[in-house]
Amino acid sequence: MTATVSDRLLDWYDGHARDLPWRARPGAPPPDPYRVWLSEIMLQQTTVAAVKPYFETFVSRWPTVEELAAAPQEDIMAAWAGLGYYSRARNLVKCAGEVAQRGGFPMTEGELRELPGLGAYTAAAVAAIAFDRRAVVVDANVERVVARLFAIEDPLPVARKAIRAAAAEITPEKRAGDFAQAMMDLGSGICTTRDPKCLLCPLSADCRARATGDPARFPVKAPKKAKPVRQGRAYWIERENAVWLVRREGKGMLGGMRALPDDGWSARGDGLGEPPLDGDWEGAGMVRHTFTHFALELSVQVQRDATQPSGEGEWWPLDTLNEAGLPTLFTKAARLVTS
DNA sequence: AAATCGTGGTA
DNA sequence: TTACCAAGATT
Repeated sequence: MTATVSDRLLDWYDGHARDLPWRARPGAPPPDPYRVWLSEIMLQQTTVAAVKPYFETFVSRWPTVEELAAAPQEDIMAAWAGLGYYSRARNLVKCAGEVAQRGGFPMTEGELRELPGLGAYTAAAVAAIAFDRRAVVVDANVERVVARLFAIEDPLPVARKAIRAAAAEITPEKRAGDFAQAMMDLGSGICTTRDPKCLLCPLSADCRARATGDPARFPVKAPKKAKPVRQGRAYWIERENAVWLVRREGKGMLGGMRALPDDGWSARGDGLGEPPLDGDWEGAGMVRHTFTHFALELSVQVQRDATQPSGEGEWWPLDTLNEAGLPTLFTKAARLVTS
């Protein structure tokens, strides 16, 4: 018997696995599918350090998927505030409802893939980690590790098919969940984007990128577009130690979240919408905030002793503003006005 | 299928 | 300060 790449990786994992709140020990029975699912959704494009406090809050407040499904959507959205990519929270609510309705999580990758918020990666990850099903789990870590192991020269995203095929080649039939998590731990701690620590890597002898002498060159990536800068305004409307908050509509930018009223910068791109209230506005300063595909310069306009704007909204007491569940952009604006 | 969708950490 | 980027999904 010749040891394979997966054998070497799993041996390494047995001694070096990270201890994470949602994770079982290597070789141990799989953890609660609810915790696996919740952690995987939170971890999409999000660092472990950022997820940890949110995960603890969610599982202590809603210990089961049934309890999460029974919670008001606005409570869940507020609890998600600050974590970003709020469509995940909207889909979390939908998914919890479907799962509670059908009496638990499905166990196969194909059925998991049909749930809201679970794409190719997350469906495979939950199948492997929570149900010990053999699945090819490809996230950004796996892409990097595989691109280096096989020295794949095609740039991302063109190389995705080849990387997936190569990942399938080294994915074992047994311990698929441990293998997936081992690949991610390796990518996170050893086979890092910059300055990979090849001397500590259990796969260094298998790695064609290392043989080239410049493993950090992989994966090759297509150049990125520059981010445009947009301008916009937000309105701080205050009255009797309370501020007027609205709820953003729909599925777009910050959709479903509480917010300050604005001039339409997210919809129109150029702002230029009408203020939500007549009267004189005082400039409180500028907030700079960078989103995924553009940067925003948000001018914050203030009116105190204001009358109530027309349309839907609520007066929110200033002393409990941290419980309003504002996205970080508006938390910055509030800090500008109140400090 | 290219564009859209947050945030905080790191170099 | 800027630039990059992290357990991607959706349309």
